[in-house]
Amino acid sequence: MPISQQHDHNHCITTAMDTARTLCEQRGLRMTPVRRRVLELVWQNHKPTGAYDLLAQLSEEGFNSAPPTVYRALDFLLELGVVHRISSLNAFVGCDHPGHEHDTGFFICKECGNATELPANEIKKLHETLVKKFSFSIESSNHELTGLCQNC
Amino acid sequence: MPISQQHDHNHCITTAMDTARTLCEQRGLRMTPVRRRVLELVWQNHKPTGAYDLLAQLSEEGFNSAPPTVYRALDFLLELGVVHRISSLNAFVGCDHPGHEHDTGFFICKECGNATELPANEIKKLHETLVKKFSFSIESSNHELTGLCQNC
DNA sequence: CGTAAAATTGCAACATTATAACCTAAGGAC
DNA sequence: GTCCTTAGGTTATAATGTTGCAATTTTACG
Repeated sequence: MPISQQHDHNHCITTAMDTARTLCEQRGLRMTPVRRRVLELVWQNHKPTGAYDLLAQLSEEGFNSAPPTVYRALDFLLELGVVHRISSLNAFVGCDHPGHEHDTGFFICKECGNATELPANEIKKLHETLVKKFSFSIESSNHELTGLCQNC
Repeated sequence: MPISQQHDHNHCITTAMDTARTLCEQRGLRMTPVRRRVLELVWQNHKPTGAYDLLAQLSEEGFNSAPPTVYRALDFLLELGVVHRISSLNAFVGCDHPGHEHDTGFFICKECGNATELPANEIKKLHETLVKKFSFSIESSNHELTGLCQNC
């Protein structure tokens, strides 16, 4: 599911926010104003965003602007599974399909910067292949591919 | 090729150093004392090591101890392909099979900390599968799996 | 050789990313 | 309401990584 140039991004946002709200309700967790706003900011687009960028935006909007604020919100959202961390970029991006598994797999276009999530079943297949060949028990995994996307 | 508990690690080191020397000769690059020592330190074991850890060790041995020293050496070794960066750990580890391709794939044991390199052909197969399904041109990739290794 | 160009290193400062510690405030259960 | 738990505010600091420039070493070449 590559990100087309003129997809309805408002739909991405509302879906993401709805899902997050539902997950919170299910687990008895609180979607507070800072958390909600950080999630919205992460979902502004499909480009991974740095914590300090988010912090600057929060600050402009009158939120508290100290690092722990945004890191705590991000930790919460990561734990909830609605955000992923791209460690090669030190940046964060919204999760397409939360609530299922927590492996991180992205294709990151070096031209437009968009990060497209890899399908969970491909990652699962890779795991199965590797487990068969090597005696490792895989607990989590993180895959970051870079190159050019369809549009670029 | 999991790392057995009593493998001949001296062999790992000498092989790595020899390979690096050869690659330098082939490409007309210089294996200077700092670079050589950083590579040896990275190869002390199979656990990814942080830049500042390396720096502290260099410092104890009388080398210059400012950050650029170690980062420059690491950049050189990364470029040469004899070291990989594990971005989820902000750490560096020696490369098993330099000179071929530069994708990074590791299995990292959360118990013993050893990082075992994934075989290049598995990564290539994953690329092929993904390219077939999605229209991305993959330029480089980075795969970091965590869990328990055979010994742990 | 001897000199000029290129590569490497030394050094100081700084930038970016992330966490610790401690306290206050808000929300929910009873 | 009171207590307890969770969340947020605040300050400081840790950990990781970079820039810019001067000094030195190495190499190339006449």
